[in-house]
Amino acid sequence: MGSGYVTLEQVARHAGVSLATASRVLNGSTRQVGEELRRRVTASAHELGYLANASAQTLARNTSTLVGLVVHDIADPYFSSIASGVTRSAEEQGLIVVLGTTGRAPRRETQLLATLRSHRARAVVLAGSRTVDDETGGGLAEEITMFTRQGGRVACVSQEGLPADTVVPDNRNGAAALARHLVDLGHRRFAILAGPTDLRTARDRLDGFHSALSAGGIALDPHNVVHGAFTRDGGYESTRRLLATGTDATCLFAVNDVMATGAMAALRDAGLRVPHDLSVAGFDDIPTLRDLTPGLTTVRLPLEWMGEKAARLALEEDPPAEARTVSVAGEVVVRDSTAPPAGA
Amino acid sequence: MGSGYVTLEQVARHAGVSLATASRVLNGSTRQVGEELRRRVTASAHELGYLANASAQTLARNTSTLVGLVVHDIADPYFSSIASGVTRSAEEQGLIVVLGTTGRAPRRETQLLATLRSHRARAVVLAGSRTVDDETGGGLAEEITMFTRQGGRVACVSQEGLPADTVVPDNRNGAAALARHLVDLGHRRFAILAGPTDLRTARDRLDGFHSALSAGGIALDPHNVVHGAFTRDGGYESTRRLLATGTDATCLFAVNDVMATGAMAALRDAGLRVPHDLSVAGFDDIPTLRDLTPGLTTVRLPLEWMGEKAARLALEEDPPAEARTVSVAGEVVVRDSTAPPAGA
DNA sequence: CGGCGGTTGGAAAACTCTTTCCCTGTGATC
DNA sequence: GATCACAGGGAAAGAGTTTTCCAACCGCCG
Repeated sequence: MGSGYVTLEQVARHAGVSLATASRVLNGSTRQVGEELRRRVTASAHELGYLANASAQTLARNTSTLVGLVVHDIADPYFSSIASGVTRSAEEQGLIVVLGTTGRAPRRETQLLATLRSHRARAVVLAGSRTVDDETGGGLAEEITMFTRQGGRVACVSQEGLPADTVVPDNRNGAAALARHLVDLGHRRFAILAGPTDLRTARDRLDGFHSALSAGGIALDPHNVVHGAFTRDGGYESTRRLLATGTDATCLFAVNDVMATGAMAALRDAGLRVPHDLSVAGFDDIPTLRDLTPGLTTVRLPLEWMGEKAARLALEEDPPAEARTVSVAGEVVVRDSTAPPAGA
Repeated sequence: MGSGYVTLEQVARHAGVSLATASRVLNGSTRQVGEELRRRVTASAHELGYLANASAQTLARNTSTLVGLVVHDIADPYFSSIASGVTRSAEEQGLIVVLGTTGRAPRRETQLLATLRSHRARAVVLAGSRTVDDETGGGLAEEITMFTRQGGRVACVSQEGLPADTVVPDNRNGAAALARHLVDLGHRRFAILAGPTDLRTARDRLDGFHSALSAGGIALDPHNVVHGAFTRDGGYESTRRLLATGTDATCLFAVNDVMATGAMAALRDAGLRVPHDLSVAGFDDIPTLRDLTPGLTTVRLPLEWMGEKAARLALEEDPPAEARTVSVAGEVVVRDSTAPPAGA
């Protein structure tokens, strides 16, 4: 009632038992405590309004109830969908999630992991897709190793090649399936908003799309592949640059939905109609963007599920020694932003 | 090197100094340490790969570097925008944010606050808008009091009446300004998707809109006010119910953008054109939804800024004793989803 | 009735820091 | 040269739990 804290010792004294007994009652240890004492302790704890000091527990147990979640940008609906899945898994198990944002700075990822390690976090989910250049990670792999060596677990979403469990979308095949669909529609000349050159996810989608075209005997004009930021504004900007060059493409593939959104805006601003003048397709099937008009043809990824799955992998009871990889297939979702080309 | 942890004691021994000195060097206390020793300690720490144990520090200092953030649903772009602002503020100050989601359960809010308290969190930002019925809070106000009494600070976004700093949008005036604009366009018969009946934010927006209409001598048919969930699907569903009753409205106001999104989808599915057959307006100006077509007329709220501001209030150096309230004005943003009614 | 496995309770060590208190040495002041 | 203030260093006392280890006790078996 005063302004101080109620400690376990006070509870123990109030109940007339030892510290050990009080601890055993209030934090379900393996040891049994007799009916009578158990009752007295819980009554005292309730009466005094006891709330355990989490840091003392973490210190004594050498493990906390924290789960880390590292994303590039929580305002990006791609990441907030994943975050939603991760928090669901974590909260289901009574754990609390700490959210770190990197702003796409690889060093920050390593830094956050160290912080999480210093907090004895149980696990961490790394959701930022990584750059191709492994060395820019600033010792990410090394930091992951330290983290796991100290008893923590790590799971990644959409980042291969790290010493950790991984949930990874099948970007190549998804993009390839999309390409085949678009070719079936009659398209032959494609433009691609390919995102950053060094982003693994972006590159895989480009590659998958490209090789499906090649397999169909269709060439891709290098002038029709433009790189830019992996964001809505990046898509807008890239599209403007593309249009400035006077592209002959009949279909535009943006390697993610948020870029596709920017592209549709740029096309609209340029007076072009989708899909009449140009078909547009994206990748991810971001829930928030499903209400765009025309509806965006895209490749659906179960983002929330992926976050949930990653968290589950990292929080499993007795994990196998080997790092596992869960591959997630994408499903082509056809909506109104794509149509046969005007000439067809 | 081994699999154990490097403790401060090991660093001290390695550097040939006392624990106290090592602590002072590595954690910038008020006390000075001589040049030579300081150098030796930092060198040892670096060489051994020392990483402070955060829970031990929290226990000793009785305060942590954690900042809580409580939202209803992180996948909702309204909350992820706010979250983005909060994390920015927090990370600027070297703090880490723990994210809790309530799924709109008031009790969960209280529960999360207690957890945060047990972690000695510095501050917490409560971003879920609250229900009208104060008593369903499950002791929220009480829990806030305990939290602050223990040295933590609390700030709310969009929740008035709590004993904490508050950043609150001027929902009434924003909605009123929007109403006046729509009346000026020529509308006289309105329908409103009013959200949940017990949600303060929803009610204020409804009231503001309603009173501006009254002031203009315009009545609101109760049949044209439909309540439902504060989500995209809630908006869709409410709109379907509205259409089923055969409304005579020429303009539809949804009390937030995500509901408006659902409304536009429902209208499209019903074969109605926006704004030709019916004008639609929302509230919030969610960034992700700015690319809807037709562009949604709405009231802009600086969501990221609000999150940032709330965090800043809660993290201020020496806060005044009184709880402060920062009111944020909304700005009417006119886009293509609204137009003069067909008859005009 | 002595010994024995199995419970239940408590004392105390451990966990890793921070911070108070005390001691020493130094240069300045009278 | 004695005194003083002060700066820098260390020993040790916390901070609030968990958990190990030991003692006591109970009922049973031989």
